[in-house]
Amino acid sequence: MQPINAELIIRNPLFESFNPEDMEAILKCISAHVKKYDRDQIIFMAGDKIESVGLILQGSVQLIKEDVWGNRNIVAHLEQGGLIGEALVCAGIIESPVTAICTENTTVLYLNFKRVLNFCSNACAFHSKLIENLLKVLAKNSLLISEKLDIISMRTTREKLYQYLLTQFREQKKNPFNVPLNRNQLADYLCVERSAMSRELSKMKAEGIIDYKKHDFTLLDLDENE
Amino acid sequence: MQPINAELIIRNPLFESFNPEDMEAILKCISAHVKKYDRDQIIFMAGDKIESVGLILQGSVQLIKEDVWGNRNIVAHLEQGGLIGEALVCAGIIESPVTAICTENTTVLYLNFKRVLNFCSNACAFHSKLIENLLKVLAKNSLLISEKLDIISMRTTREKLYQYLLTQFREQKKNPFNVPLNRNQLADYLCVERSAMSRELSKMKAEGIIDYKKHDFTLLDLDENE
DNA sequence: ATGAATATGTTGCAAATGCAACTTAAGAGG
DNA sequence: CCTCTTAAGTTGCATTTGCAACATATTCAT
Repeated sequence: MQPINAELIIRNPLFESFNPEDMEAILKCISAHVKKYDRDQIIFMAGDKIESVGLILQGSVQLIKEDVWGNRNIVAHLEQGGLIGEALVCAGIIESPVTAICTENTTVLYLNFKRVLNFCSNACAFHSKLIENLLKVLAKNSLLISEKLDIISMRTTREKLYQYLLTQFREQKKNPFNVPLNRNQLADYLCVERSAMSRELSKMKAEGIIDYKKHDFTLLDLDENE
Repeated sequence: MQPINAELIIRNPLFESFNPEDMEAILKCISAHVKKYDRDQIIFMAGDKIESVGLILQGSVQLIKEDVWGNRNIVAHLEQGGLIGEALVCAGIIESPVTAICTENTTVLYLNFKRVLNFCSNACAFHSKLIENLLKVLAKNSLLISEKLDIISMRTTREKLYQYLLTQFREQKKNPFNVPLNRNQLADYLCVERSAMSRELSKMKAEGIIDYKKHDFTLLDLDENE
């Protein structure tokens, strides 16, 4: 087993209000172990069995889905601190509906929560606290999903783009901000056609609504109250 | 306080594996109380403060959102047994991002989970079990949201319709099945224009892909393995 | 530096969609 | 039974989008 950087882990909301000195015992209790992946490597495919929750220690992972027509839908783009499969494991769903793929070299910490969830919560003093934290994480995540829902519920490509950029701006709290997806991925995330999106981006730039260069975007028409 | 039909409540996953005879104490502990609403009555508006979780005892509720352009987005259509605001309360979010409106005469049981979530879990013997159940409910719900995500991620109106109908069919497990939304609401749910949707429905009927009359829909091209 | 691979932008065209206005059907209430 | 209201379907037209093919720019390995 590789040594685990406890510093990074304890900052995760999952382990909020845990004692640093207890972490070793906790991690052992949930059979924590680290695994490294290369860029473009697939962590698991849609349909694979999911047994443990993954916590991204380093790198980034995308959850994607492809429909019968071959359209690729990027369900989520997760970065350091992000959790993989927590809803599935908690809901007791075995087969993953999504494929998880690394978009860069990535380190994942696997946590086996089955024991925490299925056996008596008092078996280990940390269990009940862990479950409470898990509850909060799940609740926040379900609100995060509805953020994506807000974006792709927009009717036009322009509205989707704008909503996406606004969300990024609000999360990063700075105006020239960074878009972690390339154009192709952004189109897949927004569920639109890449070239149509590119056309719309150009138009919005021409109209002075936004500016961008590569991955750096600027919103030019923000109210002063934003 | 109105008398509460404990039969209906105990069947909810939230109270799974609770003793019927304990229910009275539990409900008291979480200040359970019933409220009735008329058809079209608004339970709360987007921006209102949410303090407790609502369990639909009877009737149906829609969660809707309207954007700056006035487009209405039906985020969810909840029926008997559905929960309102559970993710918000668990995540500690106060202001609701959605408006909740009754689509028929509706009875809601309000549960004050703040005590369960914020104070010591051992204060009441039921707390930890309740939190565990809550965990499962949240996890399942977050998977339900991604079901809607699957639907509106489809690129065309036809694909969205088909995906929606397939989902309904799978849930109801019968082939002429019932669509709980009227055409206007369905269009809002799918985030498309009503008349365009109507046009597409007609085409799909003409092509022998589906059949429908009012709220009864039939999928005509199912594989035998569905 | 060079060439290949990949990412991004552009554009014509056909198809899909939104919008508006209208027709038809269904349901509610007297 | 009739009338009013609401829901659903239809259609022409302008706009948007997807698709395909291509042009340009960037990145990366050698």
